[in-house]
Amino acid sequence: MIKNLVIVESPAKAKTIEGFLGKDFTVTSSYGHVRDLEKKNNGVEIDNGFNPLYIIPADKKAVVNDLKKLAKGAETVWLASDEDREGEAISWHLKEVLGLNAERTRRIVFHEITKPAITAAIENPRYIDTNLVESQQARRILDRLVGFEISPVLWRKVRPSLSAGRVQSVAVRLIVEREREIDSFTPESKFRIVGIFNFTDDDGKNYKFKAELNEKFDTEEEAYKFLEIAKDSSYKIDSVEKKPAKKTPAPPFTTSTLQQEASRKLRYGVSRTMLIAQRLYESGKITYMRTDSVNLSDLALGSSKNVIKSSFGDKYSKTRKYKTKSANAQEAHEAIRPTYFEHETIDGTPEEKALYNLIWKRAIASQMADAELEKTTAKISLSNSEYKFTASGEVIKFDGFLKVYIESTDEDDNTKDAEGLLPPLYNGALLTYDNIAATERFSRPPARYTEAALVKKLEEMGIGRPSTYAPTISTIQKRGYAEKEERIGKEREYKVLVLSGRNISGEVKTEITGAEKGKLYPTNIAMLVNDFLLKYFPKIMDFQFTAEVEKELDDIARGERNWVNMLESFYRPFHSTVEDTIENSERVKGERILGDDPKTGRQVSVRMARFGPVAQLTDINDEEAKPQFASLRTGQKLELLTLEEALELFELPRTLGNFEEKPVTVAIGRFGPYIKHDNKFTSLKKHFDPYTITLDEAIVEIKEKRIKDAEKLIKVFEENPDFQLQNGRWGPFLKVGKLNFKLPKGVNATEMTYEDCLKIVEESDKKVSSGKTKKAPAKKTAEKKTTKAPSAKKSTSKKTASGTKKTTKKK
DNA sequence: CAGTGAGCGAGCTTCCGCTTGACTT
Repeated sequence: MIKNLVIVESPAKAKTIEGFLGKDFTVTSSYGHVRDLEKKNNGVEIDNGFNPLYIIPADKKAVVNDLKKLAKGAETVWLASDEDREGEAISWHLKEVLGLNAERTRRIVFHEITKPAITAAIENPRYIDTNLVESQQARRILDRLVGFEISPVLWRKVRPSLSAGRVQSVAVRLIVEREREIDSFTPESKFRIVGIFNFTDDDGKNYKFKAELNEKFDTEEEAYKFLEIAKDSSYKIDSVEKKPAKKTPAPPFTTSTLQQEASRKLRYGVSRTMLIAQRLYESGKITYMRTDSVNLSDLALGSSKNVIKSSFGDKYSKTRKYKTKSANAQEAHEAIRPTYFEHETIDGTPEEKALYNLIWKRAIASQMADAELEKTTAKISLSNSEYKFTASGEVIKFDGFLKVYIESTDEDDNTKDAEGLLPPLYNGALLTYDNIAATERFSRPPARYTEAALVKKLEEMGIGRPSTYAPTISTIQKRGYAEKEERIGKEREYKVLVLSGRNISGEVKTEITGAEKGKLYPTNIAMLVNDFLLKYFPKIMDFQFTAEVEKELDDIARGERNWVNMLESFYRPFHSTVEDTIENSERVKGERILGDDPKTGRQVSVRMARFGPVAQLTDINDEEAKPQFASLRTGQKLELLTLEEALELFELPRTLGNFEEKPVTVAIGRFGPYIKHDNKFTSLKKHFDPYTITLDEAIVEIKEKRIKDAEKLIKVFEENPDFQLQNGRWGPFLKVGKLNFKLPKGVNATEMTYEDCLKIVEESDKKVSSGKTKKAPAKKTAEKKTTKAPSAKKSTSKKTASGTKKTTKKK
């Protein structure tokens, strides 16, 4: 018989807490929420006071059954989910599902997983806060209604399977609007003047240092004119000013700042960061990783102080308490920190080590002293100009927290030079120039979002929660609204004028501009959906919408507002907008007519078709004539494509001629330009242009590919030519039709028999079918159908092996 | 994996926030 059953949300937390509590306590976990709205009828009886219809999701049934058993035999059940809206609701759902009565139930909360905090919580139990639960319920229902009423409108008016929601639609809006800012941006150039000066001190020692003019010039002529003046000028130090400055460490990590720094310093995407953090948490190395709090427990403050003092000395320690800035923070946990500050490094995979190291440094630095600097600014005057040069230098007098950690920023600032030490300049010192350069610099458009930068923006706006940042970013990519892409930049010329000695010389240099890596690009469908939603659902798309909802939810949580009332006043006008939109809005095509094809006179247009954006040639005079289509290439935008670009799309595929009595054609596919011959594909190497490659060149490529393919093939079995042993990227493997099979370790592929292969297929099939759950494959087939409707049909009827797999699993 | 771009109109898709595995390539 269990005396006390404590239920928390996470199993890792349960393990830790069990250690703090005595023998009389059994600690277990609910794995988050145990109930959710059913999907049927949106899970809400709207005309029955928004009565929610809750079910236990299939993947939670086992958990709930276990909890029921444990609870039945327990004297007292302690509901210890987080102290926020969601946590309160979890406790309430548990109470309902487990049939707990008030007498033997206690609700407790703690903000940190430390022994004193847990003991204090046990000593101060309270009741479930009904207002808070209702606030969560209102949040849940509102999100369901928004998502499940707008998404079907998109299916009808734009394309099936699309989605909309309070959080994701705003995230997409941010990406779309940023892209349009970039598209409409015209860079302006200015000439920046930087001089290298010579200074000789009293001992005759020579120094060179850099200084920048306090003026930039719009044109090359003006820059040249200035250099002419500079040539005949003498230079003198006008003033030297020294100012103390200090730098303060950043607070310890929250989910969002961890994601940002891991993105900048380690180049991890947000879901990768969270996956690694989860492993660190589960192995007890860090505190909880989904948090919006920057607070550290007293225990953490104490132990970090000890570590800092013993490693760096007393003067490096400074205890700091941080306050959360983000408006929406619920602060149910501590900041993300090492569980044991004494462990500067840990065992684990390289990425676990790297992320832990980042967390350790950031948390330690947050409890360290300010860095003290001295900034020096020297002004240099010209004898025959009003302009002045400025040189600045920075010296660290005391490094403080900089000893362990420097925060990065998103702006990769290459316009600013690293400020170092200046020579011992003094007022009135005379200088000569080594050279003075006028360099043309272009203004830059706003930067595209990285995943982490988008999370930061959403957090600032109070949209989304730590547990949903990474999933939201994945969702908008899965739905095809955004793509994380690497794009190569374009070359751009810029001018440099250099005054050296008595001579001014000019030069044209090139730089790469617009190169992007791992940034989020909106797709064409995202732009269409965004504009549609902005037009018909401006309220949902408003950046303030979530903030307003939050205010009302807070009122409900304080008992100052009725939750049904709140939903009524939101839903009624919202729902009539939905109906009105279904009734009155046009189907979204994104069609633009670009002009006429000069060769044939046919009309050139672009639009969104079923399989994506296309350009179209239409004979307007002949309705019978079939229009000709060409897909837009990656990166081309429906809303920006020009007539010339559209016409170029129709130049492919090109038929080059015949080889071995079969036509050779060139086109651009999903993986770039390719040659097609005899139903075989050969990717074009980079130095070939699909528009200019000749038949002879193509034939060479085809032959080369044949040799490579022959090397790839180890053996074809006579018994069944579908069975082939091939050399792949990861060594030999068995290919049967379209399916690939791994070979058992240590087998020599060349000696394998047909029977060996059959065995592999049979065994692997058995493994696959028995190991899988019922739901996963069903989901997979659905996905395949939507992305590739025509080919999927073909394969299900032909592929016997996979066909039987599917049917047996569905049962 | 790289042919489509539309028609007999089946049945499906979708939200946000809590939490972990169990999957494949």
